[in-house]
Amino acid sequence: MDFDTEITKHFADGHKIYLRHISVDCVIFGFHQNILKVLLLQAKYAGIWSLPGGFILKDEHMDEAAKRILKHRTGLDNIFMQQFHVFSQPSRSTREINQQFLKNVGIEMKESWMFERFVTVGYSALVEFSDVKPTADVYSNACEWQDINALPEMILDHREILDTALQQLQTNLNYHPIGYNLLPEKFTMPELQKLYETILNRKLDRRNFQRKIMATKVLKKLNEIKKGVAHKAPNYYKFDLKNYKKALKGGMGFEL
Amino acid sequence: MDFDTEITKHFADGHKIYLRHISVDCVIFGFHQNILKVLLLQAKYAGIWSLPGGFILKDEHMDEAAKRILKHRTGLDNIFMQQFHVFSQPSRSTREINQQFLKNVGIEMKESWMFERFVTVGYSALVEFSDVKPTADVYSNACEWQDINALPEMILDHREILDTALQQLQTNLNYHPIGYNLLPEKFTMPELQKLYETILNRKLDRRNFQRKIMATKVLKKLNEIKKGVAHKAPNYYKFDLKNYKKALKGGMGFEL
DNA sequence: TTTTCATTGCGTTAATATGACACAATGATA
DNA sequence: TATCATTGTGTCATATTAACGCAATGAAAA
Repeated sequence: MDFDTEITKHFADGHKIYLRHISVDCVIFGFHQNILKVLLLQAKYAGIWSLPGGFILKDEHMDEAAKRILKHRTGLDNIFMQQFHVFSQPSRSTREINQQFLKNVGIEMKESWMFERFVTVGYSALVEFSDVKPTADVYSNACEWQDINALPEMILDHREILDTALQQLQTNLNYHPIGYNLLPEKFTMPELQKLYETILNRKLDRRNFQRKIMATKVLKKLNEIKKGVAHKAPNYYKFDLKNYKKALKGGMGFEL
Repeated sequence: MDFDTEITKHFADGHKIYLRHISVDCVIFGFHQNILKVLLLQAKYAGIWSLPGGFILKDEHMDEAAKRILKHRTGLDNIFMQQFHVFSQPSRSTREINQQFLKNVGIEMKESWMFERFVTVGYSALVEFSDVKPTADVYSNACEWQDINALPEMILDHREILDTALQQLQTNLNYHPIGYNLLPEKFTMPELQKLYETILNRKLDRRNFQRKIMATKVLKKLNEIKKGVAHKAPNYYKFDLKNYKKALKGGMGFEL
C-alpha cells in the first residue's frame, strides 16, 4: 500500500477498526549519559513535536494498545507500562492540525473521525536507552530522544502530559523501586544514584543513599568491579528481580 | 417528555450529544454510624446494582461530567472528585443488558451506540452522608447507600472499579488529609479515628493517632465537649480549612 | 448518694530511622 | 612515586515511631 492510499484509508475508515474519540499517548523515559530523556516524534511538514501515540482497536485492551505503540516505536517488548492520567479538555482536537497535514500531502477530505475531539489516556514507561531503535512513521520526520531539560515545542497539551508523567515518576520514587528498565543489566551505585538525582532534580547524600537502597534488598552486590575508570573503582550491582517485584507491589518503606 | 420517548431518544440519538465509547463511573463514599458506605443504583427489572455513571457531553470536560453526575445523584455541588483509573477490557459492553432493558420497556431497536463497547473512567468522591439525597432515575429502581462490607452483586466490572477506588483511598490516607467531606462540621477525635480505621480496615493506637493528627495542624480543637455520652466526654474538633488544603497539596508527612 | 468502669486526654520510654559528617582505601593520572 | 577525586564503611546526634502508663471524667449501676 502506498503512502497516499494508507493515509486516505486511515482518515476515511480508521473509525471502523478503532474506537472513536479515544487515544493513547506514551511518555517513554530513557536514561543516557546521566540525562533523563523522552522519546518524541516530529510531525511531518509542521516540524512540531509530539508524544508517540495511537488509537485503540475495537477489540483491544487499552494497555495492549499502549504496548503496541511502544513496540512500534522502540522495538521493545514486555515493558512495564502504566496509565497515569486521562486528559479530556474539550478543546483537544487535532482538526486543524490534521486538515493541514492532509493539505500538505495533497489529500482532500471534508470529514473524518480524525478531525473530532479526542480524550487521551497517558501511559508511561521506563526503558533502557541502548535497547531502543527509535522508529519514525509516515506521519513523522523523526523519532528521537530529547533531553528532559531541553524539550522542543510540543503539540496540543503534550507538554502537560509529559510534565504530569514526570511528576508522577517523582512521587512514586519513594514508594516503588526504579531502574530495572532504565539501567543496564549491571550498574554501579553512583549510576543508580545519578538516576534518582536526575528524576528528583536534587542532590542526595551518597552514603545515606547507599544505606537506604541496600536496606530495601532490591539490589544484589556483584563480585565484580568496574574497570578502566579514574579514581576508586566502584562495585557492580544488579537488581534482585524477586525482591524488586515484591517492592513494586508492597512499597519501599523509606524516604529519600 | 414521557418515559418511553426519553429512553428511545437516548438510545437512538444519544451519540449526537455524547462521546461514543466513553463513560464515567463514580464511586461515592460516605461515612455513617461508623460504617463506610458507597452510593449504588439498582437497575430496573434486573435488580442488579451499579455505580452511578454517565456520559461525556461533546463539549464537556470529563471532570465536569463526573461532577454533573454526582450532583444529579446526590444534589451535592462543589465536591472534590478525582479520576483514579481507566477500565478498558474489550468485553466492557452493556449490549445484552441494555437490549434486555429495552425489551422490558417494550422498545425495539436493532442498533444503538449504547450497545457498543465502553471504556470507562473511574472517579471517586468523599461526601458527607447526611447532606446527600440519593436520587434514582428512569433506569433505576433505587439509589441507596450500601455498606462497604456487605455489597450486593454488581454489574459488569463495577465491583472491580469500586475495589480499585477503595484501595486508592487507603494508599492516599498516609499522604493526604481526609474527612472534610466525610464528617460533620464538628466531630470528636474517636470519630475521626474510626473513619481512618474503617478505611484502612485495621486498629490504630488511640494516643499515637491523636498525636500524629494534631502534629499536621489540620485540626482545630474547639472549646466544646460532646454531651450526653457515656464515659468521659470527648472534645469537639473541626478542620482548619487553610491547613487542610495545604496538606492536600503538600502531603501530611507522617505514617500511621 | 456512692461506686463502678469504659473511655478520654496527656505523658513516658525504648526502639528505630534519618541526616550530617569522618576517614581510610583505591587506582588512574600527573 | 605522589596526587587526588571518588568509593566503601562507619559513627553520632537528632527526629520519628511504636508501645504502653495513669489520672480525669461522667453516665450508669449499685
